[in-house]
Amino acid sequence: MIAMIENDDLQHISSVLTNWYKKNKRDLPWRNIHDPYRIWISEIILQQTRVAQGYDYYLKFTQQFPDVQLLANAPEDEVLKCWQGLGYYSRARNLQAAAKQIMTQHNGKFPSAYDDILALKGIGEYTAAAISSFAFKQPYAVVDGNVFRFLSRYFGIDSPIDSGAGKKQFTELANSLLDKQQPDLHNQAIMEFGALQCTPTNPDCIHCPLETSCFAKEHDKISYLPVKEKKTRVTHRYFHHLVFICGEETLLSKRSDKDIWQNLYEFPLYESTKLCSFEEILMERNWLSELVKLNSVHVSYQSKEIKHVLSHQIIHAIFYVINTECTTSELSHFIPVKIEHLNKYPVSRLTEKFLKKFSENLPYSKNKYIFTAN
DNA sequence: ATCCCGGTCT
DNA sequence: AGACCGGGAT
Repeated sequence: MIAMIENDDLQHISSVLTNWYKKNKRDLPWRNIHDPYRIWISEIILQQTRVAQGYDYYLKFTQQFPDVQLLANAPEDEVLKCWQGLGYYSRARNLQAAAKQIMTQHNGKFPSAYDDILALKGIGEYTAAAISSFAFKQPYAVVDGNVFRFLSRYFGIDSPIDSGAGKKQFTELANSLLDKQQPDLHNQAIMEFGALQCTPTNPDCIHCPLETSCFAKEHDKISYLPVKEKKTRVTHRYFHHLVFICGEETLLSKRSDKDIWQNLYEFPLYESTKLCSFEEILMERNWLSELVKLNSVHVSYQSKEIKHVLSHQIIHAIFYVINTECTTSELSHFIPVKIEHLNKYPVSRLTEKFLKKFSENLPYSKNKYIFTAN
């Protein structure tokens, strides 16, 4: 049925979208620029992220890392710190890996060929099409969540957008709709239309310039389209963090591969399949019991359970603040950190949340001012 | 409290 | 196919 759409109709739709865009577009700092580096940064930030959430990060990131070389040569901790709170931290790690790729494979100049762009780490089909069209005016149609939604509703396509066949079908349709004379304008327009007009819930059909020819509107399928088939199942995890206070210092560890928050820092963690008391943790961590025997260790603060919800995991966390007189060398597999330098280390929203609560609960300590993650 | 939203990598 | 994150809407 898609094959039966006339070329004239497709051209008409594209021109309606671009006209709508010219009247309704938001003024954003990554619009009307041609520096591929900045366009790239904006597209990575906007992956899985709303404009409102990514806006300040774009400004901060491009200010701190103004070009490919400075990004490539920066310490990873600084890049992650700049990304702190934005989520999906592999985006920041891949951003830097790609910057190094550009330095070694392209002499530091952002590549312009679609295949070279696609080969960069963290850049998939969507982002390659976005950069190719925005920075180099090449005719590649973007297919992001906004485009899936608009196309599925307008043309009444119920192929699941998270299946291989569905992706292929939508990509072909998006490319047949693409205005190849002005692919940048067309791509911006169709995405902005999905973001502002054809929204996930309560789309503004009353003011929609395509209302009278929209399949979903006519057949009352707006809430049904687009179709997704995958269900995410949620696992529960129980984190017990030990916040050692040894004079001016505390201890951190760096999270490693194959788990959430890779390469971010955290307070030493005991994870188990249920929530534990401090005594239960002692039974599972001999080195800690030894410490208790040797020193006057006491728990000066215990957070309430903090529930941290991700789409695929629910983390139940308790933080134990442990004052100890031990020297940090007794806990040498952790990283000793001056409390006043804690804010240099990239941490998850969960750790940020704890630090905020903890500093608020300190009645008059000067720690109130230095126990922050920002 | 319970839903929904979204690109890339492995 | 499943993992990766945080925030917004209802």
